[in-house]
Amino acid sequence: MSQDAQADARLAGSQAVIEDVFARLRERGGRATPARRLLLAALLAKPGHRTAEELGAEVQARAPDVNISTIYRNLDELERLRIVDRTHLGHGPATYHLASAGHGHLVCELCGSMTEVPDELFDGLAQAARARYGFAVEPHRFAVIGLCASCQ
Amino acid sequence: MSQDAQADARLAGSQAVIEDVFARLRERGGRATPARRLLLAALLAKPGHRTAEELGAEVQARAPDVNISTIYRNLDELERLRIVDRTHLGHGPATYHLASAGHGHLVCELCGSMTEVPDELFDGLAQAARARYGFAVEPHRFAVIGLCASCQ
DNA sequence: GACGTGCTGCAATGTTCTAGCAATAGCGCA
DNA sequence: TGCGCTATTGCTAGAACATTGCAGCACGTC
Repeated sequence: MSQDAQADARLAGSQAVIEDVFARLRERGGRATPARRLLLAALLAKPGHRTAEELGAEVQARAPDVNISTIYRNLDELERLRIVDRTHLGHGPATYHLASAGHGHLVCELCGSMTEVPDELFDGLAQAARARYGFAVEPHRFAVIGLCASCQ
Repeated sequence: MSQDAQADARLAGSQAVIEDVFARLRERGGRATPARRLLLAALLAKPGHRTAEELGAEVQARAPDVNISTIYRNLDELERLRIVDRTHLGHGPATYHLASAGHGHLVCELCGSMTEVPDELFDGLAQAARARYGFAVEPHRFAVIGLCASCQ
């Protein structure tokens, strides 16, 4: 598949996902608005973690008068619907990404670099937390702080 | 041992710890000030996590003119000396506690309750992170987010 | 097409933390 | 003990991130 065809396929898939999210919003009495469409498009356009500020900039590139408070409110709403995950990576602002991309985060406390790691890495911790405390770990919702290989 | 005798013993131990910290400060050209003494006393007086604001209030109960910015600066310094750990428990302000109490944190994303857990719980994660990514996990520096038994 | 209400933009506000600067006060040394 | 260097402090301003209140707009149902 060519690069263009891939991009086309992703775009088509994104449209389907956006309509699906809107269907879920309408079920709860919510509405489909241009600001929400653009925010979802920005989230779907590329993977990875972005701050509310960054997502706001991407939305504003297409619709300059969408306010940052609308971004925050809609990210809250999407988090409530479990469509996006909000993660605090140590210091600094929270980052958001699609909930579908299940993974954890290793963040170096010195250089700040972030490594995405598969969920399996947390299996032992999750089992022990459940067995001993009845606690259900959500690996994609927090950052594991420590020292990366090069900073040690 | 009576309650009073326990309190006395803890107080005496605290004094020793404070003098020890001051010795380490002086080694680096640092100084022993009343604000630092009170902050350390507050940290040692009871275990557990407190925010800079809470520690500031405890210090100000004894010395009302100690400014909150002094608290922040001294907490930074104590963190650099590895005497306290700073932990971000999900949302909200950072919390501080003595580094000696090695443990991790399970924080419920719904009710916000926090459970302290022994470091061993992180052994599997720590070993996997080291083996696969050369990453050294510091379990006491972050919060594990998830759902507590009663919120599930 | 009209109506109810969910959503938005805007501005103000809140919270947590940091920076700059002049004044103060530890601590080593004579 | 007194002196001088400079680490530390209080104060104020402000940065960074996020939330809130409100009036008006517009989505979606009837």
